[in-house]
Amino acid sequence: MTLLTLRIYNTLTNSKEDFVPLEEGKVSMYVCGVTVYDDIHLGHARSIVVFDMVNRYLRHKGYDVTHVTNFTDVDDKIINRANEEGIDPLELSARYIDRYFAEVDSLEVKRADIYPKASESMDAIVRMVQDIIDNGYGYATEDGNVYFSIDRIKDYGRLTNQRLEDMVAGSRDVMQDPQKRNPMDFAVWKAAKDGEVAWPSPWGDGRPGWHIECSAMIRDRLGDLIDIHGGGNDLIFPHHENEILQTEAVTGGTLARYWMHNGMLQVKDEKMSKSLGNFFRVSDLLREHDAQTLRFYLLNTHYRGPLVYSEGSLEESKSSLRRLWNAYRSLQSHLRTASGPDHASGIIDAASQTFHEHMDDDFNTRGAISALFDLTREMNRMMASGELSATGAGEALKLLESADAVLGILPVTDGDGELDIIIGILADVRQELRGRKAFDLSDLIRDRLKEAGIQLEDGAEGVRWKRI
RNA sequence: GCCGGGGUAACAUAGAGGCCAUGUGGCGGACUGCAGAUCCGCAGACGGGAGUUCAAAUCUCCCUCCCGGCCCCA
Repeated sequence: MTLLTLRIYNTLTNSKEDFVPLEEGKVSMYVCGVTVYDDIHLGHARSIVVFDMVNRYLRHKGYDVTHVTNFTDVDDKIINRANEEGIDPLELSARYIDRYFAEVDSLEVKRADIYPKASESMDAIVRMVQDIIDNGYGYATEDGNVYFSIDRIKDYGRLTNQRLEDMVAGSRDVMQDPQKRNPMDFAVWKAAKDGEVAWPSPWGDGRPGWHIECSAMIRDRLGDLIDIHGGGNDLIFPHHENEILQTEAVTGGTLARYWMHNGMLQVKDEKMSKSLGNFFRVSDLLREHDAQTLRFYLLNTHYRGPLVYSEGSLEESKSSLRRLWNAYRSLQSHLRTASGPDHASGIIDAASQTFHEHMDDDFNTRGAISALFDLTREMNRMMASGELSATGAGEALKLLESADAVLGILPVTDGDGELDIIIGILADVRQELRGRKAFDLSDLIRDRLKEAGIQLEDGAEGVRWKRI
C-alpha cells in the first residue's frame, strides 16, 4: 500500500481524510499557543513539538506553509500574577514570551511565521465583536460585557459531537451573570473592573473574551477560511467550538477545514497541568536532557494518543536515540573510508518509502521512527561486513538527514573543523601505538580524551569519536 | 450522565483480518588487546467473555479498567 497523499485525522469528522489544501501547494495553519503567565511545561512542549513536526513535514512535502501561533497575553491569570508581583500585566507576559522563545529555540523548534499577541490585535478583535453584534449573534449588556448568543445556533457541538442539552446538563455551577440571556452564552468582550488593564471599545473599556482573540487573529492574519487549525485536545470544548461559532457568525462560512488535536501528556494517570501542580518545566528538563532526547520522547508515539510521563522515560529515550546517533556517526566515518560493493540502495529506498508511508498516515512518527531503526540495523550490519560503499553510506545519510529535517532528533553538529582535525591526529597516533602493542599509551590517549568529554570508539571501519 | 481517546510481551510504543513489529531492558553467542559500538540468536503480547470467519491483537456485541473534555487548560 502506497499512500501518495497525506491523510489527516480531522476532529470535525472523527476520521482520517485526504489532505487537500484550499490553494494548491499552500497551507495556512493556525495553532493555539499558550497563555503567558508562567514557564512552559512538558505538556506544552508536546503540543509545540508536534505541530513543529507537522509544519516541518508539510514543508518537506513541498508545501508553502504559513504557520501562525498566538500568545494569549491578556487574561485573568496574567492579571492576577502581575498584581501579586506588583508589575504591569504586559510586562509579565512579555517576560514569559521571551522565555517561551528561548525554550522553544532550545527545543530546536522551527519558529512559526507569525506570533500575534492579543494585546496587539485589539483593532481586529473589536471589529470582530462589532461584526458579531451587527449580524445579530451578540449583544452588549448594561455593564459593558458583550456575549455571544447561543440561541441562534442550531448545531452547537460539531467538534465535540455533543448536543447542547447534554452539555448544559453536565456543566458545573459557575457564577452566572444575570444579564446573560442564556447560561451557555459566552463572553466575547469583558468590561474592565476598576484598575484593570483595558482597551477602549464601543461598549466601554474592557478586554477580549478568551475565544475571540483566536477567531480575530486568524481572520486578520490568515483569512476567513484556513486549512489546518491545531491545538491540544483539551481545547476542543469550549474554545475551538466557540471559535467556530464566532467566525461563522461573521464570515458566514466555516473556519478551518482540518482540525488537529494532540493528546495530553499525563503523569501517573493525570493530565500534566499547572492547576494540578504535577508539571515539569521544559527549562528544568533541558538542564538534564538534550533537546533531541525530549523531541524523540515526544515524537516516539502517535500525537493523538495519551502519553504518560514517568521517571526514567527520558533516560530510556536517550538510550534509544543513541542507537540512531551511533549509526549516523558510523555512516559519516564510513563515508570517508568505505570501499567495496554496494547493495544498499534497495534497502534505503524501502526505508524511505516506509518512513513516508507512516508520515503520510496522519503523521505516524512512531512508525516512521521504526523505519529508521530498521535502516540503521541494516546499515550497521553492512558496514561491519564490508558490503556498504561510500555511495551507499551517502544515500543512507541523505535519508537520515531528510527524515531529521522533519523530526529534529539527530545531533546538530559535532564541533568545528579544527577540533575534528586535532582529534583525528590524536586518533592516528593512537592507532600507530596500538599497532605497536603499546596499549598503555594508546589507552592513555583514549582515557584523557574521555575525561575531556570525547569518546573514541574502535570499529571495523576505523575510529569514530563523539562527545559524551 | 453525555462525548472522545486508550488498555499490545518486564517497560515504552507501532500495527487494524493471514505475512518477521520497533526500541529499551533481560539471557546466550560473535567480534574486540581492553573499553565502547555493532551483529546474530532466545524468551516474552495483544484487558475479559461471547460471536462472525478457513483465519481475529485487528470485525460485531457485551463487560471491565484508565485518561481527557463538559466554560482554568497545549
